Amino acid sequence: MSKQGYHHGNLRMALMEAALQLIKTKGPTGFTLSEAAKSAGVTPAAVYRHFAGREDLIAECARMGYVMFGDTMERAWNAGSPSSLAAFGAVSRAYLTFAQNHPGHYMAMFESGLSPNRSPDLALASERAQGVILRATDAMLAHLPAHARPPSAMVSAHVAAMAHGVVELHSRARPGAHAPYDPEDLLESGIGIYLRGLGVLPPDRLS
Amino acid sequence: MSKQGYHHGNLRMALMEAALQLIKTKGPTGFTLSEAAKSAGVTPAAVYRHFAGREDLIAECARMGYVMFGDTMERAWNAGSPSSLAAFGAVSRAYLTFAQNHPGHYMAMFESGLSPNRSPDLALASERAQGVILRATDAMLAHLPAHARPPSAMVSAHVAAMAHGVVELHSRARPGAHAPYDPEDLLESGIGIYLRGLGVLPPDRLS
DNA sequence: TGTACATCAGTGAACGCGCGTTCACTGATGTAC
DNA sequence: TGTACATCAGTGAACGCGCGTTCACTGATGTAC
Repeated sequence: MSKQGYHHGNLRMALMEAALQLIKTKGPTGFTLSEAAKSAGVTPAAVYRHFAGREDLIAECARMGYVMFGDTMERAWNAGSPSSLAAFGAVSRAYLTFAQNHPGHYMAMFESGLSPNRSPDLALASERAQGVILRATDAMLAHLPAHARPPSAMVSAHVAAMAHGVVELHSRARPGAHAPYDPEDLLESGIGIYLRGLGVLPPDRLS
Repeated sequence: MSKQGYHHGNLRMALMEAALQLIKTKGPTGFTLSEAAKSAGVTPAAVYRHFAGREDLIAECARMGYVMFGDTMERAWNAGSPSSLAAFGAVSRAYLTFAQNHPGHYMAMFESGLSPNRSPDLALASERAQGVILRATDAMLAHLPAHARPPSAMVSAHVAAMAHGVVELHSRARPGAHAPYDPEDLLESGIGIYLRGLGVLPPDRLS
């Protein structure tokens, strides 16, 4: 990848990829703009042609992440087929898979400390991703009789919290951390028990 | 607090308090050793009398945090009285309360990116805190018939994941983030539904 | 196809700054008598 | 109570370094003719 190859547009992506790699290995605040530039084979000054600064670079990674995250879960949801329950399970699995496949994006989104309201674009992408989970939850809950149906937003928040918790506590390469649980199994069983509590799954069957 | 006041021991704590404040406002990797020193009213060089470096300072904050965290939950557990179920609920509430009352410690523990296995002391404190949750879970599950009783470690991991997720997604001051849910209510209702799924709470009652 | 030119992405030198870390030192504290 | 002394916590100057940001520049790219 020669330097002149960056002419006309591809440096932007190259810088984001460099940043994502650095976020993954050193954390969202653990690297400098100069490091990202060097890692992309370019002078620090070149970064300013594409981003306002280090934070802006990370925010763009986060925005891109939210878009991909939303897409991934939307695809998993698959318009609620074959059943809203099965589709909901697919969404929750897609959540974890995304965090594992795109740790740089995930960390930029949830561990960088920057607010989704930083820019309208970022807020929009974030809300859209949240919206996918919310819709999947809503469709699943529609089966319940109205008097036993908790607010979708609350259930959606519960599920996102458990998924996020599993990612943070059991899906990171932290050497020798906590319990030796497989994150997929942990999330699947946790959501299963929770859904039984909602009355969406029969109480007798152990997942 | 005059400079000579630090002679003989209190600088160590003053530096940790400065670090905790900086972690709270700028994140575990968002400040420098010099900043912490200055914030404690002392020369950067003085830090080396008490800590090996910046990471060591943060690790000590984390260790102290785990000890306090364990103590807090142990107290909430209160040897399982008045009932193991009520005590379990108290532990889960104590989890969230701790994260809110001691954000610097909590972030040093869970968001600094350093492994609990960094030092034996840190690992011990971490395991002990985990142990409190595990024991509370175990006691609560003892009521269930053996054939319907999932492993305590798994349930404990589910509960910790949801608690951690609620802290990260709903208990931070991120301006205008996600849903307008009260973190306490969210965790209480989430755990409630989960416990109903376990069969520990009756299925008919909505918490 | 070839040439002349406009564009603008990336360069590289420069700047002032704060960083982590070292070191010989100093002066407040605690203690022996 | 007072004095002489040992200890050692914190100082401040020094170092080399990489940072973010600016700026005039250059040379590859794309296009008009």
